[in-house]
Amino acid sequence: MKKKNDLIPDIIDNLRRVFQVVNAQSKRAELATGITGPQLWTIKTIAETGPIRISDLARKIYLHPATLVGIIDRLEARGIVTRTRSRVDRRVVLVDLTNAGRVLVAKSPQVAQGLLVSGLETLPVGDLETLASGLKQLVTLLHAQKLPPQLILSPEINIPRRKIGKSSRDQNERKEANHV
Amino acid sequence: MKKKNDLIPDIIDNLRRVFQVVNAQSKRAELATGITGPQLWTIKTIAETGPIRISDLARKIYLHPATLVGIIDRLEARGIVTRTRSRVDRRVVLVDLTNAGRVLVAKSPQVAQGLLVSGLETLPVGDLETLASGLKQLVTLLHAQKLPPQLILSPEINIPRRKIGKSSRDQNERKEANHV
DNA sequence: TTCAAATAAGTTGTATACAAATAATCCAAG
DNA sequence: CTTGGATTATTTGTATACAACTTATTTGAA
Repeated sequence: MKKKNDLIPDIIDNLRRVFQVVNAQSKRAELATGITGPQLWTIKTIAETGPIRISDLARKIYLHPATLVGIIDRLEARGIVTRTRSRVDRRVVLVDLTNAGRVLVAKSPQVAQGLLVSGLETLPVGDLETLASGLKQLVTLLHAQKLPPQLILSPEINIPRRKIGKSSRDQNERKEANHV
Repeated sequence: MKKKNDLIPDIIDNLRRVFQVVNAQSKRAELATGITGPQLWTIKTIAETGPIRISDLARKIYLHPATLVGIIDRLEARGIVTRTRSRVDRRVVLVDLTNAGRVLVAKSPQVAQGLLVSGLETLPVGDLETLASGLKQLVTLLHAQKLPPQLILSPEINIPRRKIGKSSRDQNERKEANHV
């Protein structure tokens, strides 16, 4: 039987490969449909929940509000969603689908994941159960852990965190990035 | 027992959640370390393979050469890697680690995945085996499927794609893009 | 030999993705 | 009623990520 120290690197590497392949597939689907994966997820969620606040939507799809604003901008520019400023609380913006958006969502379910779905469909039920079970545990475990561990790599590489701030803009902002 | 049609959406949604959470975690780790996930993966791969061509490196880490150029630019600017134009074939650029880069890689293994690793470590071996097995099947299946299915969503949304490239390579060269 | 096709790296444009800061608004304490 | 803190969306800045294109170079075929 393998030990933990053998299994964990395997899991991470395979997760990374899945990320890359699924991302690649998603881009291809985008070329074919004109709709990106995040955009599709967004409009499907709006379709489920009627008019919804930006912040609630962001929470639902695990995206940063700043990211969602850009996605909504593009969907709105294409006439797929609308923004409405709430009259009850004027800080709030409600997004909803246009008719065109509803048509789009109705047509899209079978397209959502393309290669991933069609690939999964070829697997026997037993394998799917194994995968579903493993992923569920992974998600549970990821969401259970709230605080990121302190990860100090090396002081000379570390970028000093803002602090004083005050005026001054930019500086070594060190933003971040992505991926596994 | 659940049927396929119930399991597949579960798998996809959970995969998407894992993507989001791991990406977010990776961003946080960058704030703490100054090194992004893709950058770390890149320098670790360079560390394994000595001087390596941009194109070979891109293939190894499943990234588009255009993406890798940007990553190498930033690593070079920080004195972590060097670029050398090959004298045998002047089209080729070889990247390698600087001493600072080697020090960085030596210090980094335990930091690689942060939350994901520490979370996985809390799982019992049996769960890890379930997860590892499921992911392995998923990767095998994703790589087995070479050609993307034709995904046509709706003509009025479709963005006209650049004519067909006639012959030309690509095909399995195809690198690509983004998110679930 | 010559030149067109192929190859390698880099450039440009678009779309995520998120932290930090900002603007507008709401709300509660005094 | 006023003011300061909190909340909501947005803006700004950095870093992926990839398709399509461009430039420089190599190679192969006529």
